[in-house]
Amino acid sequence: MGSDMWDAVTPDASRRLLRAAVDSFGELGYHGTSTRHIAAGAGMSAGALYVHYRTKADLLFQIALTVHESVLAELEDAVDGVEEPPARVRALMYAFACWHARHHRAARVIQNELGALEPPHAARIAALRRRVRALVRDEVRAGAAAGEFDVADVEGTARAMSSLAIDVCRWYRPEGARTPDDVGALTAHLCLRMLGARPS
Amino acid sequence: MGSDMWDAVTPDASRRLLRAAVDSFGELGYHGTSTRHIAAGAGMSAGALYVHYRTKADLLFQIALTVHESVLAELEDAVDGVEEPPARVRALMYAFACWHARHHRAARVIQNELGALEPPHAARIAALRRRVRALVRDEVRAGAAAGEFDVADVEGTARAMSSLAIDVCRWYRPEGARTPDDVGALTAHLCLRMLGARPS
DNA sequence: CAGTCTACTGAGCGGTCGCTTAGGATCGGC
DNA sequence: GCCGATCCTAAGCGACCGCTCAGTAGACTG
Repeated sequence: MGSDMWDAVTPDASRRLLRAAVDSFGELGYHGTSTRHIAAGAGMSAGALYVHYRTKADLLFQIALTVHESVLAELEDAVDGVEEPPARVRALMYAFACWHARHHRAARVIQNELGALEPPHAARIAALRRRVRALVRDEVRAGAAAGEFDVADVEGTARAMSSLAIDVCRWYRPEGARTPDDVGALTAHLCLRMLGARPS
Repeated sequence: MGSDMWDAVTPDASRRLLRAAVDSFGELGYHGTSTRHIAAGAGMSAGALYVHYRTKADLLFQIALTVHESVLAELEDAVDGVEEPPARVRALMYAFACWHARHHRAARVIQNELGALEPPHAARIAALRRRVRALVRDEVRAGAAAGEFDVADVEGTARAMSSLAIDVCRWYRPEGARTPDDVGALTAHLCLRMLGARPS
């Protein structure tokens, strides 16, 4: 239950620093967060951070890398073994939106602070993001080619679907009435309607 | 053509500072931007900023206020005089998404840096944002009540529609192939599909 | 028990931050 | 020609930034 994508990080101090950094970057932004604040959040003094991470920028990069790999793995897993295009789109968009609700803090960091990455880091992250977008676009294209969807603008519609799922992290609040499951199901339903899929 | 929402700001120096601040906040974030950088962007020395704005936070607030009032006015204007629910939704969502494409830099500032507003400022902005969300929700509700739309979850669907239009500012790039007009039209079309409106 | 290694603390370096202030340039009104 | 008002520059204040480093506590090795 309490498991999340940071569990695999060792040693313990590195993991606590990552979690503290995600919390602080999410609340105050990358530039608004001091390394002292992160270290304090992880229960250690300011200098100890540099035992585990070379720089503050490196810490942000590790977060971005882990988060993007996590979402990519989740999406690839979601469609695995599913056959029909509408079912694949439903599974994909459910997983996409649900992930962004469950991990809304981490997701917010990587959406808002992408610009804070240094160019070499940004390039690696951009490549991962292209793979995520391609996942969605390929599903739309395949379903349209199979005659299951009625889509005039594949590129634009796929972009809108990704946008809808990603933007969940901007407005989602866990104290609200909706569960991540609710959000995922509604998003998947709305995406199938966008695609003109036959009601199932 | 070159007209935008800052044209009405006087004197000239205040307007140049606002524009420079929007550019810089958009690129580097609020906390990543120094008052010296803003002042330099407006062609003056660091101290001159404080002749026109009390603090850096006040500058952000003026931006947020102007931007939110601009979008609210545009949306209210868009549906004015339009009668049928589907046509009203199309006009509303076209204007909403189109605005976020045309003013993507300013919109990005107010989406990403809302958390940097001080509590009294944040409260005033939050009230404006609620009015924008209500505009969309009311259109969905009215159309559903009139039997024009097929919506199981009014609140959630309206949220998704706002989300789709707002998120345009995150990914839109003017050097890309799509014009703000294209984006607005596609967004409106997809929203009508989400609502289960009869194809027109 | 001496020696070594790792994780950490606390002090502090150089630099930049938001903001203030003293004073200069330019103006219209008298 | 002098006045006050307005807008600005240059200098600088105290605070805080990312990051470094000498020193230490504790665990492991022989």
